[in-house]
Amino acid sequence: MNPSDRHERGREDLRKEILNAARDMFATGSFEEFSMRKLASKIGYSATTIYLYFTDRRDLLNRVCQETFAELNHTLEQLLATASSPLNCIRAGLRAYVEFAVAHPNHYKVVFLLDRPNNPDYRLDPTQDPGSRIYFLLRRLLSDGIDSGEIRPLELDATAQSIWASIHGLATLLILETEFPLEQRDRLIETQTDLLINGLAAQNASK
Amino acid sequence: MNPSDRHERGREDLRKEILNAARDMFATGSFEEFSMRKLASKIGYSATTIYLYFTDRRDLLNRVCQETFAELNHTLEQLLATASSPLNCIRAGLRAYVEFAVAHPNHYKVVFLLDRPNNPDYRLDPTQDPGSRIYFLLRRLLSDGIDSGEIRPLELDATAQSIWASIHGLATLLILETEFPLEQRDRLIETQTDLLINGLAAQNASK
Amino acid sequence: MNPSDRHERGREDLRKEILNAARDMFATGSFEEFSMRKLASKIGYSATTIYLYFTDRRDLLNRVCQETFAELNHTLEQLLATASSPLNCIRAGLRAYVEFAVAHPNHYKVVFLLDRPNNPDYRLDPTQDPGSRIYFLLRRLLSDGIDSGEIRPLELDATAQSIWASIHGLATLLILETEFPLEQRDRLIETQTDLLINGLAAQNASK
Amino acid sequence: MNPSDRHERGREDLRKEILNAARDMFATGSFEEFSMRKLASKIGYSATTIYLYFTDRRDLLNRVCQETFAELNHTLEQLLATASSPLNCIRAGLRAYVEFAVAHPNHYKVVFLLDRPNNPDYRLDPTQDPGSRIYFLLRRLLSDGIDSGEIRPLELDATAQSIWASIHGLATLLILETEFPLEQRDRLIETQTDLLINGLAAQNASK
DNA sequence: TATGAATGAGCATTCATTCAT
DNA sequence: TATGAATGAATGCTCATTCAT
Repeated sequence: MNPSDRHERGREDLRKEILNAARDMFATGSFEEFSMRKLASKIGYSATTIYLYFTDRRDLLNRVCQETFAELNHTLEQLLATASSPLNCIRAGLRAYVEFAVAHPNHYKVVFLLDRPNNPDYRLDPTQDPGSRIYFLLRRLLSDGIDSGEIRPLELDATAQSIWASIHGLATLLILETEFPLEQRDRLIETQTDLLINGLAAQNASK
Repeated sequence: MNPSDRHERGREDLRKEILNAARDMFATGSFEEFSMRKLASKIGYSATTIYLYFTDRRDLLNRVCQETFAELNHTLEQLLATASSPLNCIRAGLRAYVEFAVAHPNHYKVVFLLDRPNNPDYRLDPTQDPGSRIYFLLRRLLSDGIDSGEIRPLELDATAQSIWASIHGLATLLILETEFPLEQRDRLIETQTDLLINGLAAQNASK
Repeated sequence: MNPSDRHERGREDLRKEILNAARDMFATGSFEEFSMRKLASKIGYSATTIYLYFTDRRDLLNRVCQETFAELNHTLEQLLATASSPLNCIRAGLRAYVEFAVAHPNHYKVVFLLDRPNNPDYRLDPTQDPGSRIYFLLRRLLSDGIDSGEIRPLELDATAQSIWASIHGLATLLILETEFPLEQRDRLIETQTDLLINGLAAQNASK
Repeated sequence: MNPSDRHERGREDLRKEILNAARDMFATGSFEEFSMRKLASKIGYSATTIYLYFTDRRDLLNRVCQETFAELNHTLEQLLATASSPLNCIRAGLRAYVEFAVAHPNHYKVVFLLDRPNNPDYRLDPTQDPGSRIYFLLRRLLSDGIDSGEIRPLELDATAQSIWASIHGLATLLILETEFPLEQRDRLIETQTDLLINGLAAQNASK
């Protein structure tokens, strides 16, 4: 009953705990199910306590997204470093992307499946937006691939978005769809990247 | 003023009226704006009456979605009947699917993006499940296409799922993401289907 | 526990009960202490129930005032009928006014002691405002009295307001001040009206 | 940053600082806007600290009022000292009283209009009670005036209370009633005091 | 068949206050 | 002396739902 007995942690720890719990709530329930009260009771504190760490619901939500974005961005940056050829880099990147999503489903859901447009609570620094980041990354790789002849000449913007949309669909499905008899995840990822790469690839002549 | 005067219809009629009104609310407003009370007042009946026809809110929502997705299924069936080639049929089907999702974003959300895994009680009739339907449809078309040589030999299950995942990703993005400077929807759909079709297509010989 | 067992009353009855309870709450506590929840629990109903009878807090508050105003106005109308001379009428009116206030302290407090200006919830039809009513009544009586020579020539507006203010002060004190050793109420009313009448009266005789 | 660095003052000093800040908040904002937290942050101390100097919110409010009303008492004492005649002194005192009320509406409300009867625990020190003070003051002046022949023979207690009631009514009205087209405040005060003084005055001359 | 009456749980947020340190 | 951490209770209001009729 005594709070200091229950939680002998530093201020930053509790802040983190709140953020994590909030993201989990988001990801496991739907957006509408999130509430300050449920969050509070989930971490075993009173609702009031949350307001000691975040100014209000909107602030908390923003922090959750920011944190999540940062982590996702970090992963995306690393993709770029490991490139051999543009097409190989895309292939590797798509796989890494899905694997991140599957490994961090709650992060992914918060960022991409949360009805952000309708909720003005979610308005973040656009330079942080992972949607934009991966889009520009893909766009650059496509451009390189077209230049090198690996990739057939395609409209950059729409194609980059299409690729992203496709891989996002796979990520979403692997995260949300637990009942439908999905193929082994790995095999599905393989098939999907093959399909996309093949769709991009220049028709190889005499072959 | 007398309800029996107002509505001298059979049981099935009122049920339909409720469903139609609910679909309207769903189609016009946002998902969050839907409420049993508003629905009731919209059709001029008491809130209680709705519970005579549907066990609860979720049940009603499911019926609404089922009804609406039946339209999609119907459209897809027709495509199948009128298709010239498997590949063309797939192309037309993908477009129809995305257009359906964009036209009925609330339905699409309820079926694919809202707490599916958590509430197994509230699953749609599996034979009606739009995910399953399009999967089996795709699978058949792929099989046909491979047989006819239009499509390169691919593993049927994983490929059908990949295609679906891709198009689902596009649908999701078009529904949720309103801020990112998306290409014109049409053009994006075009690009996406091209990409996928191209990925499926047999490498064309001597070309 | 069963609502229909607890309260077998008609719809209008409960409405009245709510109004009465609300006025009592207002009058006994301060304005800030009023709450929909407290009101609800006071009458033994859930908070939600109140919203079946009034659209919201503001509506309820307005009805309380309206009702109270009406009763006070009714009393004031009657004063006018019983006049002999303007000065006598004023005297009788002042007494009637205080007596109404003392007899209906809660009504009086709601109307005059409730911080209305700061609360936009209290904005009523001005023709109903008893402050205006008694003011115009007084003004007319003063005018008559000055014409007849009973009352010394005084500025009508300011004097009417002064009289009202004075008697309002007495009413307020008799209602609120229960500890201070107040003279017998009757005697105080007598003194007060004497004082005011004397202040109004023309300096008599040869002067 | 270190509190002891910030405020190296004695206990009495901080107490004063709190009172001053509270009086400021009270004087500038509305009564409803006052809160312990806001007060604390205004003076740069934690909310907890206030409770080292005042038992609770009501205690603090009482002290603020007491302090402020002491000003009124002081003003009234001075009038008494410099008065030319009892009647003049009463006139000046009435004006001073109303002007004080209008200048400190929140204080006046707390002392005279807020749940006095219900909370006997929270009464002001009776020897400080402004109601009592002005009553006894008035009583003495009346007595003097009657002795000197300026004021007609009147029952002291009831008359003192009547005068007070009248002026209290004006004060209350000026504080609460902001909508009704009140005469210019000054003029109304003038009229009111005239009326009362006239009511007190001995019937003059040959009569 | 349909309803009117009613409810409990829920929402974000603010408040005065307490307690161990 | 002063604080940081925490809380319980409260606010107006809406929701899905129930129940007796």
